[in-house]
Amino acid sequence: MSRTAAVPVGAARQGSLRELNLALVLGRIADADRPPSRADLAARTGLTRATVSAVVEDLLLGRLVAEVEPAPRAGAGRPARGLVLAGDGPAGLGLEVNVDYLAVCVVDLAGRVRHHTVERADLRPVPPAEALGRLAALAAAARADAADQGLTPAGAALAVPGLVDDAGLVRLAPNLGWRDVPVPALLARHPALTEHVDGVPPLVVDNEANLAALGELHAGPSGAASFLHISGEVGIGAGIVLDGRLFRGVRGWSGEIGHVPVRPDGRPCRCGGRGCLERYAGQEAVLAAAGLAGADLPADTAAYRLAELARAGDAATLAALHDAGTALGVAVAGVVNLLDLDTVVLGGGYAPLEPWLRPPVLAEISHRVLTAAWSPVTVRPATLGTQAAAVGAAGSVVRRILARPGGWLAHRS
Amino acid sequence: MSRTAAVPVGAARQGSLRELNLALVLGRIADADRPPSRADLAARTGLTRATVSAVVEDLLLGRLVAEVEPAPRAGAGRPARGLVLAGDGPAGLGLEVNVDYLAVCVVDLAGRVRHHTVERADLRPVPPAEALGRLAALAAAARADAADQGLTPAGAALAVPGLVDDAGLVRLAPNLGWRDVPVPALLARHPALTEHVDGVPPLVVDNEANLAALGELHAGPSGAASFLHISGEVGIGAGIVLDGRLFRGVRGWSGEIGHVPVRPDGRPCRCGGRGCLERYAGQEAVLAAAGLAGADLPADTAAYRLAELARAGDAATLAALHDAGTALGVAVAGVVNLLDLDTVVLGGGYAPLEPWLRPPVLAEISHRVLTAAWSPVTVRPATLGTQAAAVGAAGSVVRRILARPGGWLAHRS
DNA sequence: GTCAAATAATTCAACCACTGAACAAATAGT
DNA sequence: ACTATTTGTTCAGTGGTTGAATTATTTGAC
Repeated sequence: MSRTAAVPVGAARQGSLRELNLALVLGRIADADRPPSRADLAARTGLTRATVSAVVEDLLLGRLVAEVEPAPRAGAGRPARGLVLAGDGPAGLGLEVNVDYLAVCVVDLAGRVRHHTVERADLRPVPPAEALGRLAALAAAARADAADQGLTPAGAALAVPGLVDDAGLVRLAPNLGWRDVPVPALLARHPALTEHVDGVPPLVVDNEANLAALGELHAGPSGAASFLHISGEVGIGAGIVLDGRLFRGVRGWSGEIGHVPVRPDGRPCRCGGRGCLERYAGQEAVLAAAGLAGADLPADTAAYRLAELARAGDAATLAALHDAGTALGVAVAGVVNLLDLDTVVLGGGYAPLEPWLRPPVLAEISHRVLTAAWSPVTVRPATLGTQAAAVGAAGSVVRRILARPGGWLAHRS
Repeated sequence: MSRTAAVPVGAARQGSLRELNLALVLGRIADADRPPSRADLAARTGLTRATVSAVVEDLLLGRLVAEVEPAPRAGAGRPARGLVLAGDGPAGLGLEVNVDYLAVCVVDLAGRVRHHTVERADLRPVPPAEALGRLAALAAAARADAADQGLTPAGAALAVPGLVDDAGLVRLAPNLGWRDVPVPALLARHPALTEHVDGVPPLVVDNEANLAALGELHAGPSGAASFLHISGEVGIGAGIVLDGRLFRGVRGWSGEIGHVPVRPDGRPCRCGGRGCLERYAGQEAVLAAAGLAGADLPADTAAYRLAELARAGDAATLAALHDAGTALGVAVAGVVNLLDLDTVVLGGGYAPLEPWLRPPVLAEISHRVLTAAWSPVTVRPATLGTQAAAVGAAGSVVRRILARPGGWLAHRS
């Protein structure tokens, strides 16, 4: 988990200045919609052209950026040399363990997915050590593929559908049946996940919903940098992104929206409370209400089955989705009132169901959110599919390098 | 509203280095439990003693810190000269308009309240311009008093029980009867609130609950730097403090916990929704349930009256408080599940009622919060009294100077 | 009473990184 | 070919940190 602020609150030594400016320039290159020239960067950052040149020199040497052919420009003057994020520099390795699949992917600095593997398997009966072993094998293959493409894997992040510790201990992953699983220790034997690069931890473990939100952050339309991302799976998790940064809570356990009460005296929940959202908008509840209780569908196809039925006009399914959307809307309205967010993303299993969920969610928001009159809340489906968490995990590694390029550069000198 | 991050994401020029270290050293002086020496600061910040000396020199010249007699120390060696925040430097002016009082206070760099005035008056029938005029008169007196004590008022913050714009426009303050009141424009004629100091805006307007949370942040026990502060007044507002920083939401309208649904099909609320927390734990609801519906008590004495009755064992009051606490607990459980906070502070009118509210709130939390088993949630009363918002407002000005001393120093050179 | 040990704070040359201005490079238009 | 224009680099100047040496001020031992 990223405990580091954008700027460490330590001593500002001389080198900090360069480190700050490396991150600044690199960030502008990443954000730009077309390859900027050094002069563009100088104008946009406020640095002098001389400084930008020196900084870019470092970035080029460290293979973080590359020069491209200048975009033909009207008017006189020496043609600019465009700068882009390197396609052959460091890359992030993203891993995911979920109820019925393992996934691994590699994302480069520019956010492109350069490798992607999914292995379907019911992992509930598999012991954690074995599941992680299989994952490590996939990771080794992914590293090799990345290396073939000229990329240097610089760190990995693992998404787990459960509560994760600072140290990577999985305290509880109910749907997977895991409890107190020391993931880093179990993966320590696998070299694919322990190679260390300065400035980037070899492996971080985090909640699936958190990483899916991060995936959405840099896959989704840029601009909306504050949103609530809801992953509707067997359980319901949420990732909260504020100003382009994931909010993790005091211990990293934020986002348990599935247990927000929506009917305080309602159905009992396995968490011990009553009337939790999960009991009204979780997969089991929706399937039961739609009359598919015994179907025992794999978790990630259930949503598509529901969407099919809804498209066909099945009354029970439509009613079930309406009720789930209303429950979701009640919880979301509370969140929006509390946090003042302007965008809600329906992700995971909710994404294909968005056409039927959005109207009741919006209805609840518009009734219940005090400030909805001044500025409306957008509800939209996630742009990434089921692999949002793995891609988000890989992206989190990449983001870390972009945010603090100093470590990577020091490592390569 | 503080839009600026701790470190602006602009170009890191040469001067930025000094600015960063000024803030770093000043922060350590502020946090220390006893006056640190330059050598202590060097050890704690990682800077060299030479740099610390130079930085401290600047701070002394700018009247931000002062030297004090060394604390007698065992062992040999030249005695250290202790450094403390100056008691005669800049100060923050805190203002509050509420339903039945106006308040003004002055807080110095060390957080001490150096001036404090409250003017009781029912402000609902008073036009905003007149209310603000009276406030400005109090502010002028406070400035004069501060100047007599050697302080330089360096900026002001105003707390309002309502939704405030980035520009200081009060969009809606329902209990005060304000709507679209352009506070800065109305106060522009009053010199006490428009004198400008570099790096500190002359007047910021913010929500009362937000500023009360900030007040609690630096009055409360240090260490708990992430908490939810709930101001139970006529309405119910919350301030969310994360890692020592107030979280304001996308538009600065976070904290509307009063309209979080706790009984989705319950009592209609004036916000247009149903079953909002305010209808179950707001002052009116509690007074009605306790049988004091018509009493028409001033808002800030209602809580004390209820506490009296509860202490005397009045059955209706005890039941009313239990029910309010349960509703509050439902809402708070949702918030804690979502944000993973470990501390909840009962402030405003809830503070004196804490003995009766805490048990039901804790009961709901322990039932409903998934992670409560691993790490308990603390529920405690606010340490600041009814003046939390005014003190917090003044404190926010001071914090801004401490966080970016560069502006103040430039202004004084 | 004097001297050694210890700790605090300052001084100073060296160095790092940014600035501003001058200059070299490369193109379009006339 | 020549000028205008824009890009990118070079270089002396400067602000700020570093590290080591120096000065300052105390305690404790002989």
